[in-house]
Amino acid sequence: MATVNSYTRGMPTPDRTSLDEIVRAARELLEDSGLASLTMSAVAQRVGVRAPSLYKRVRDRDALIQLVAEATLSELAERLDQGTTVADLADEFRAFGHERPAAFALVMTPGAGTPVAGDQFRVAATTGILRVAGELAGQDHALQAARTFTAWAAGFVSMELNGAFGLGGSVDDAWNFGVTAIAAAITR
Amino acid sequence: MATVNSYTRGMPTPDRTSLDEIVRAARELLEDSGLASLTMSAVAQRVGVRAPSLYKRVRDRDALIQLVAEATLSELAERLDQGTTVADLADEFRAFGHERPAAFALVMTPGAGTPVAGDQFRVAATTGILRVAGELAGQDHALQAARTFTAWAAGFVSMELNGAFGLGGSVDDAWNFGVTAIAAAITR
DNA sequence: ACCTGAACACCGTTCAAGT
DNA sequence: ACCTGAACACCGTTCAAGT
Repeated sequence: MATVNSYTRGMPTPDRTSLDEIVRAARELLEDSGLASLTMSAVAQRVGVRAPSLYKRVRDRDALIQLVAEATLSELAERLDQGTTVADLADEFRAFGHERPAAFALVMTPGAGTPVAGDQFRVAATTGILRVAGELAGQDHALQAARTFTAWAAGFVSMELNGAFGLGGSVDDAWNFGVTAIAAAITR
Repeated sequence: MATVNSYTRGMPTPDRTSLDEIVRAARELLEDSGLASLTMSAVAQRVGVRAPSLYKRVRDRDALIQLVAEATLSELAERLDQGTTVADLADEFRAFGHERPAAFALVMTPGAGTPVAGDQFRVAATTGILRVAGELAGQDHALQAARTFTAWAAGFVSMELNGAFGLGGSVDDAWNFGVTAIAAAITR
């Protein structure tokens, strides 16, 4: 009995959760019901503790949201690192937005006051794009070309996820039109 | 006395505020301190009543935010209607984002759960772009061209406002590079 | 050392009571 | 008819007290 209930000897209670589990729960909650529903209570309930216990592992709610943003960017970076053409990158980028719309919005268009990922995570998510942009536009214009591509892709998918394409017409056609246009525009 | 304090005869109290004034206060608050600070209490204080009184004029906080979004889009539409070239539209669009960053973010990249403007307001903000896009790309590709332009411009300014261009290099140069690239790309 | 209930300062919103 | 204080159900966060 004493070996199980170790607190009977005044020893520390065994951990009932972990930072990893908390971030995972937060990411699920974000995708399932949006940033507003990502409350400390909801996260705590999901991992099986009370809200105040979370403060042993994260500084506050903003810090938790930042961890979610950084985990999201790491995943995106990994996926974009595979791409070798503009079309590859574009499709991978868009697919990610469709799979994780809330996380995508969190990292690409955080509202004012929403915490953002550290610089290194944002840089990491752009290296794949920068590589391909450099090949097409030349090293002198790599950064500008990468920014043109990223702005277009992020803008397009954000608008799409926000239902901003309400005028009819095929969104897929507009996407392919854009991919072709951007690729041509940034190719030296 | 009775003519001044009309309530002494059981008559309605004179209005102490108006919907217009409330929306104006909300827009100021949004721009001054962000969406999170746009609370019913703060708006009420700004117009000189108590929070519960606001519910006589707006259904709830979301409805008020939607009114702010719609007022913002009306103003943007008016400004874009003047433009005759891609560069005109692009610069006007970007200038608007710089002048009203919080309102710009609210309408271009509302977070999940954030109320959005009615369709007619979003359509109105695209007519100027659609007109110029049609002239350049031909009517058959007007919609796709407009979407390519809008996605790029919205994405670029959003990234800029979010400080996503941290890699160095001139942001203005990247903007001009993009304007030229997009204009060429959508010109038939 | 981790976890908890209680407490505090905030929210948005409702509603009976004032004028 | 409009406005208000009081109340309710929520938040995030702190902290003393438990184990």
